[in-house]
Amino acid sequence: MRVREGNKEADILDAAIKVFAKNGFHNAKIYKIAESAGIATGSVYLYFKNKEAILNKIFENLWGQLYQAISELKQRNDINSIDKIDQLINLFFNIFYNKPELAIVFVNEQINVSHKKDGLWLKYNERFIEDGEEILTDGINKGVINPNINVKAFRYFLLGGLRYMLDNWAKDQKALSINILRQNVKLIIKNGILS
Amino acid sequence: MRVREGNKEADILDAAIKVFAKNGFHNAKIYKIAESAGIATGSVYLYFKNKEAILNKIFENLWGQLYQAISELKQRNDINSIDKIDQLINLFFNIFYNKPELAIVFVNEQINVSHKKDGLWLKYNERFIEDGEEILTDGINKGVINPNINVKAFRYFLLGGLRYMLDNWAKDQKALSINILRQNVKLIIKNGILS
Amino acid sequence: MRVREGNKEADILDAAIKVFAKNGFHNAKIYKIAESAGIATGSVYLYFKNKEAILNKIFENLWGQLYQAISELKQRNDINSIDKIDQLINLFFNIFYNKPELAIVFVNEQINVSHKKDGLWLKYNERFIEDGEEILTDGINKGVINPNINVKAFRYFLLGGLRYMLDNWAKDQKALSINILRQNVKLIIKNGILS
Amino acid sequence: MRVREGNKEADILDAAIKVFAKNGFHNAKIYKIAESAGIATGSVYLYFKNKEAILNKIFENLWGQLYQAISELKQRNDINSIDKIDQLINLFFNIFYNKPELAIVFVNEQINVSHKKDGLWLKYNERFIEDGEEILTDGINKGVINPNINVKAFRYFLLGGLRYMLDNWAKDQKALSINILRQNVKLIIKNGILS
DNA sequence: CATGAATGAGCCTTCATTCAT
DNA sequence: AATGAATGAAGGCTCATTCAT
Repeated sequence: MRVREGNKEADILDAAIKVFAKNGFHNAKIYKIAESAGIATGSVYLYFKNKEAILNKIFENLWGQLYQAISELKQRNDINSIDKIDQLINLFFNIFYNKPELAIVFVNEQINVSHKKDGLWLKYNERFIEDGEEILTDGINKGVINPNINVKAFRYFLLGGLRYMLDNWAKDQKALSINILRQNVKLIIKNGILS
Repeated sequence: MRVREGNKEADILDAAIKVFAKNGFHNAKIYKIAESAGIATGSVYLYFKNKEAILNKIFENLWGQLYQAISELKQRNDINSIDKIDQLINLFFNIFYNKPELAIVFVNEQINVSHKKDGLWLKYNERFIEDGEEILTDGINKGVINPNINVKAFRYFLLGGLRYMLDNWAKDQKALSINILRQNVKLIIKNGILS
Repeated sequence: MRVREGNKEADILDAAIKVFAKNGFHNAKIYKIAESAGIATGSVYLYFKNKEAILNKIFENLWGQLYQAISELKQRNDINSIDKIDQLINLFFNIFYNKPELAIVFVNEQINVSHKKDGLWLKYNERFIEDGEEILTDGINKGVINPNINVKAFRYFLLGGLRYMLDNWAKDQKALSINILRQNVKLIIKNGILS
Repeated sequence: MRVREGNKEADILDAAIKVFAKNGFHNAKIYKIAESAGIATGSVYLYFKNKEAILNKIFENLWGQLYQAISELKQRNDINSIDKIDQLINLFFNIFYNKPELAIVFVNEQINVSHKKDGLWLKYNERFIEDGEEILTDGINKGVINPNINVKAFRYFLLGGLRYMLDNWAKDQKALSINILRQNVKLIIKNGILS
C-alpha cells in the first residue's frame, strides 16, 4: 500500500486556509485547495467528507485551542480578573500572530460554518463563551470590574473589536503592527479613551 | 435605469436586503429577490447590472448615509470630541434600529462588495474614515482624548465592536436590547471596564 | 417572455426514451438527452427535477395507459374472461407496436424507477395488477379458466413472457414479426404446446 | 490469475453476486465487493480485469452450466420432447433454488454483460439456444408438439416467463413458493389455461 | 500476491444572466 | 419596460482503476 508521507489532512487544512482567505469560502475551488496541498482533487475527499467539513475542521481546531486556553486561564489563582482579560486579549493576538490567513478565515468564514449540533466547534465555542463570561462575572463580584458592564454586551464588543482588528491587520500587515493593536485594545478596554 | 412609480429599484434593494440577510450573498438567488420584490426575474437586470451591483448599491446607500452624518457631526461646534464620538455611536445604532436585516448585511457582506475603484461606496467609506479620524485627532489635540490612543487602532476596535454587536442583536433581537448595547459601548469606550 | 414552441416536456421524454433505450439509464447522459431534444442541457431541469424524474414520468405515462386500458377491459360485459386476456395481450403489443425504444425502456429500466411511495406509476401499476388478477379470478369462478392456475404465478409468467418478447423484438425487429409473437403468446397461453 | 487456497476468485464472484443483486451493477461499488469477499479493493483487480469482467464471469459460469445441462438433456433417448421441456424448466428452477441473489443478477444484469465476441458466455448462450430449439423442433417433427408453435417465439416466451418468475420469487421468497411457480409454468406451457 | 491510499476523468446539477416576445 | 423560459459555464463530488510499498 501507499504510505502517506507527511500529514495530508494538515496539508489540506493549510491549503484550505490559504484559499479560503484569498477567495472566500464560496469562491474557493476544491481543485485549488488540492493543488495547493500538492495532491489530486479526489484525494481531498479521503480526508474530508466535503468542502464544508474542511471549514468545520478549521474552526474546530481554532475554537478547541481557544477553549483550552481560556479554560486554563479561568482556573488560575495567581492573577486577578483584569489580568485574565489581559491574557485573553493576548490569546487572540498570539494565535494569529504568524497566521494572518487563518485570521481572515476566522473572522470572515464563521458565518459559513455549519451550525448543526454535530459540530464540535460549536461546543468549544459555547464553553469558551461560558468561561469568558465567568471570568468577567468573577471580576465584577470581586469588585475589580465595573458592575455596570453587561457581560454579554462586553463579550460582543470585545470579540467584535478583536476580530475586526485582526482582519484588517491580516489584510495589510504593514499598515499597523499587531502589537500596537494589542496595546490599544488593552488600553481602551481598561481605561477608556478619556484623557 | 429609470425609476417608475412604486420605485422598483428600491423594492429590489429591500428585497435583496432580506434575502441577503437570510441566506448570505452567495446563497441568495436572484429569482428569490425578484419574487420578494414582486417582479419577474429578468426585470432585476433592468435596474442592476448584476447581482454584485445590488450589493454595491446597498453599501453605497449605507456609507453615503454614514458619511453624510459624520460629515455634519464633524463640523459641529456646539459639542466636544467626546460627545461627537458619542453621537457617532448613536449614528450606527440609529441607522439599524429598525433594520436588523440591513445590519446583518452590513456586517457580513462587506467582504463581498467589489473593491474596484468604480464603487461609490468606497469613496464614501474613505471619507467617513477620514472624518472619523479627524474627530478623534481633534479630540487628542484638544486634550480631551487620551493621546496614547492610536487613531487607526481605535477605529478598527470601535467599528469592529459595533459591527459584531449589531450582528448579534439583529440575529436575536430578544436576547439583548439595542439600548443596553449602546450604553455599554459608550461606557467601555469612555471609561474602560475598571471599577 | 419566450414562448414555448411545441411541447418541450414531450420532446425531452421522447429524447430520453431514445437515449435510455440505446445506452441504458446509467449510461445515459443528460446532455445527450438535451441534444436529442434540441434544447440546452440546463433546460431539462426546467421540466424535470432530475434524471430519475424523467424515467419516472415515462413509467407513469406507460402504467397510466396500461391501467386505463385494463380498467375499461375489466368492466366489459360483452366478452368473456378468455377474450379479456386476449385483449390484454393485444394491449401490450399495441402500445409498443410503433415504439420499439419505449419497449426496451419498459423492459429494462423498470428496475431503475424509484419505488418511493410518491411515484404515481406505482399506484397505476398496483391497480393494473389488481384488475388483471380480477379478470383471471373471474374467469376461474365462471369456469372458463382452469382453476388449477395460480393467479400470481400466471401473472408473473405472462408478463415476463410478454416483456422478454417485446425486448427481443425491439432490439431486432426484422428477426421476427410482432404479430407472430402475438399469435404465439395467445396460442400457448390458451392451449399449451401439446399437439 | 492464479487461484490460491480459499479460492479468492470464487469469493469475489460470490460477493459480487450479493452486491449486484442488492444494488444493481451500476450502483455496486468495487470496494463493497472486496469488503464482502474479505479482501482489499485493489486485490479484486488481481483476479478480474475490471468490474465488467466480474459480471461476465458470473454469466459465463451460469450459461456454461445451462448449456452443459441442456446438451445432456438433448441427447437423452429415454424421454420424449415434452419431458425434455419439462426437465428444461426444472433446470432453471433447480439452478436458482438456493440462490435467489444469483437469480436476480441473472434476470436484471444480462443487459450489462458485454456482448463483445470475446465473451465465452455468449457462445454458451448461443449453443444453449440451438439445443433448446432443436429439442422443440424435434418435438414438432415427432408430432408431440403443436406445429403451429413458432420456435423462436416459444423460446422468448418461456425464457421471459421463467426469468420474471424467478426475479419476483427471489425478491420476495415468502410470497410464493418456487414449486408453485414451477408447477404453473408446466401446466400453462403444456395445456394452456383453458379449463 | 496483497494492500489501500491516491488518482483524475467524468457528469449531474445549479443558477446568474440573456433574450425573444 | 417587463417577462420568464432558455441558456450553458462551471464545479463539487464519485468511484473505477492504478501503483508504490
